[in-house]
Amino acid sequence: MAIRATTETKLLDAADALFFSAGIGATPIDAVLEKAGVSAATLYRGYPSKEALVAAALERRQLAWLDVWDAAIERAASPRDRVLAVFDALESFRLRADGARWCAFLGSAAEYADPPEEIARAVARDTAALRDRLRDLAEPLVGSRAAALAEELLLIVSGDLAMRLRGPDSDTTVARAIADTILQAHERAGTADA
Amino acid sequence: MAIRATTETKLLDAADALFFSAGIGATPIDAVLEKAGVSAATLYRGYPSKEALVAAALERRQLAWLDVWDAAIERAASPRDRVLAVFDALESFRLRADGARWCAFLGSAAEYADPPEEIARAVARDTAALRDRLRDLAEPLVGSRAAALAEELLLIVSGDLAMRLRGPDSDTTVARAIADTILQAHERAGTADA
DNA sequence: GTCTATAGAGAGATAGAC
DNA sequence: GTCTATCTCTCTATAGAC
Repeated sequence: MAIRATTETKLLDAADALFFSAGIGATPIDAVLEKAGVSAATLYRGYPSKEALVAAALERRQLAWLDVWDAAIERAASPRDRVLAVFDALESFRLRADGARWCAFLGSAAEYADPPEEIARAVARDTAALRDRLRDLAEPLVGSRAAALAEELLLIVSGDLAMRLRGPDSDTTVARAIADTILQAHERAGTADA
Repeated sequence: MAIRATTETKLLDAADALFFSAGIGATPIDAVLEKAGVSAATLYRGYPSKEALVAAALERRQLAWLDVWDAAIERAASPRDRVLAVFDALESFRLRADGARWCAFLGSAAEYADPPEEIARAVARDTAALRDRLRDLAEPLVGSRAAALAEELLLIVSGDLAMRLRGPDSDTTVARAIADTILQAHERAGTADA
């Protein structure tokens, strides 16, 4: 990577702020360069293409998201709250200064009918992380039903994110209510199994 | 509208197929023209801009969606199944030849940080139709809880659609399972109220 | 009512100087 | 390691002929 670390940070900051709020296709690379205060030649020394910059911004963003999620999990008192912590994390992450308009990962997936390899990988990683972590968090609570519960929670999380496209005044209240209900149902059913 | 009806149909067919699968930004107007077998001058005689064509395609698509949904509701035997019919309709609509990659309305909302008036209206209409109809369908089943249930179902529907971005092998099974559970919960709670 | 041809703007990426 | 300047391509929309 023939590019200075401080320059790279400036590029990724600008890329993150513009691509995931205004949209990738809607953001010319020039806008990123101007916001970062970096020239085109420098960008293309570090990244082979616009898509590579998008992928790098997605990777950095996922690390940040997992940190926020981890912190929310640590604040949770019970196994049940640890499962629901994903909604606290969603709320925190949305309120950050660099919060995307809805979801950087789903948004990137939506922009490409046939996504560039690197971007497809970043989105797949996000999905896998959500799925796997939700399953691990659910396991102490509902045992063998953890995978099924995780799949349902993944859909609810994605639904909460998608709802941000339908109106600006959406928080996690509705998603949390649904999650609460299905959690109860799985807990009950798990007890019945045993 | 100084444009022939058959020509307009060809334009809207092409617009629908390309915009809502490949993406609006990713589809040059030339691609629509070529697929429709229509020239640029003709398009711009009927529509003032690309966005106007998008909006017209969205409007036509919503009528088609509501027809499919209506048919699914009519096939349903019980008030409960009438609520759940939205998932049958989602499945039918997805399997149509001109099915979008995920959702034409959410996809259009996602592509614009600040959407053109006409497109914002079309998306808002889709959201309102979903919300209002779900509430009306829920009312016979859960009475005063209908609005709350409808809001939850709207999130689940949106989540089902968003999940199509995370992987190609998604059907409505998970969404239906969640809906089934929250429906039961609201029915029980409604009985407890009375 | 529809076409061909093109204007004019803006995009992504590169060459060569410092 | 970064910059200025620019090349080349593609896009939306329009002018004028038939």
